[in-house]
Amino acid sequence: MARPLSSEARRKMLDATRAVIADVGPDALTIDEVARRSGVAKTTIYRHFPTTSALILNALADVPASVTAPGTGDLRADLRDIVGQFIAIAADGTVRQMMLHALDTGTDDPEFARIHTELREGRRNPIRTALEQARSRGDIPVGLDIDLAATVIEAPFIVQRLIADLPVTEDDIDSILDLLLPGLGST
Amino acid sequence: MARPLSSEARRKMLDATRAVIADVGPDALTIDEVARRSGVAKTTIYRHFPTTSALILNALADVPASVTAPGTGDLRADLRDIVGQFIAIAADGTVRQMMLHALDTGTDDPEFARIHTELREGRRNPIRTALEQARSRGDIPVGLDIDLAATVIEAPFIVQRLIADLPVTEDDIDSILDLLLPGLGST
DNA sequence: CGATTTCGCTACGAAGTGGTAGCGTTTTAT
DNA sequence: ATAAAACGCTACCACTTCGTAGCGAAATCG
Repeated sequence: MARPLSSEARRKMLDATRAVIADVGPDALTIDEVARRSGVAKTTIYRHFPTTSALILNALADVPASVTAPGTGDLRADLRDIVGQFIAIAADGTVRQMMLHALDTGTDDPEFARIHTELREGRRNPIRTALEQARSRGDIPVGLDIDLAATVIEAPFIVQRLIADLPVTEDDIDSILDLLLPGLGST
Repeated sequence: MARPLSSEARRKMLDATRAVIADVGPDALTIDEVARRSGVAKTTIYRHFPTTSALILNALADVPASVTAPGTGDLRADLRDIVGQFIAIAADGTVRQMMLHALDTGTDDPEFARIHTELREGRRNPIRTALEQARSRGDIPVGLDIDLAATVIEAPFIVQRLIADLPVTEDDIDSILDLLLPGLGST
């Protein structure tokens, strides 16, 4: 990871990577094409990223992953806000493609593991925080498994967007939360 | 799809495809390697499957997708049975790899769309049936959105297995159903 | 302003892979 | 038994793509 901090070339490369992915998909991406589009020399790309997987992985890690914790006093409002932010990010088809490609190719790559858990925690942490706050307020039972609840909450949206490739509307968020919240023992 | 019905070669090819995937992954799969392992000539493979994607796709479609509808009188028991069957199928790592690869490469392939919805319906139909039976019995409210409920039910397991790459135990099934069933208005 | 780093450019090698032609051999229909 | 379909085999070509060498230009640092 020899990354010169003041590198404008890095930004150009990652942007061009996303552009190429949007056009031909992650599998058909080649270094030459990224070089052509970005105006960055092929050798420079290799100086930054040893392999194409690293390039795509870093383009994925480049998307904003963290969301602002809402902290209204209401669990439902908090979750709707959090999910809404992620849906907005994942609405970009390129993000979906990069994630799928990373999942497909990254099983044993250590750098993939790092970025994968980073994204995963970025999703789950705000949900966990909202749940813990609700627990402090007594809105959900003390015995509730926070981790499991976070999984159950995030899962429908991930499946809808990533697997089924369907858009998720604001109404979808409400409907799904309607189904889930009673199971958490919420008010 | 000129497929000779009585072809033993077809079986050999698909088996070898899975074997190769298990070894090197779907991306590194080559026709030559499948030919070598299966003992089937390379030309024969091309006669059956025009491209490597088609080969992998058919290997994926070859896994048993349908499950037996249980039809006990209890929604929870039905769901546990259904989910258990799918978990057993998805426990094979090769199945996971093929699914991810298909998702990664198949956005615009029409044959992918067919197999994708086929698998999807194979998962959702038994769940829907169980829900409809429960509704007939009056165990869940009439106004419940069956499709949405099916999504919410299948999603945690898909995420756990496909995205997080974690095994799903029998206890996990129970815990997740514990969280979900009250939301469906179940008894 | 000198020194170091970063970047651009042009080729080039090399290897793998896809995909096919042509022809002989085996199996399956009927 | 005879026609037809399916399979095996051996090359072979074309093409893409990776990855690097080598050297000069430009920016940045101190």
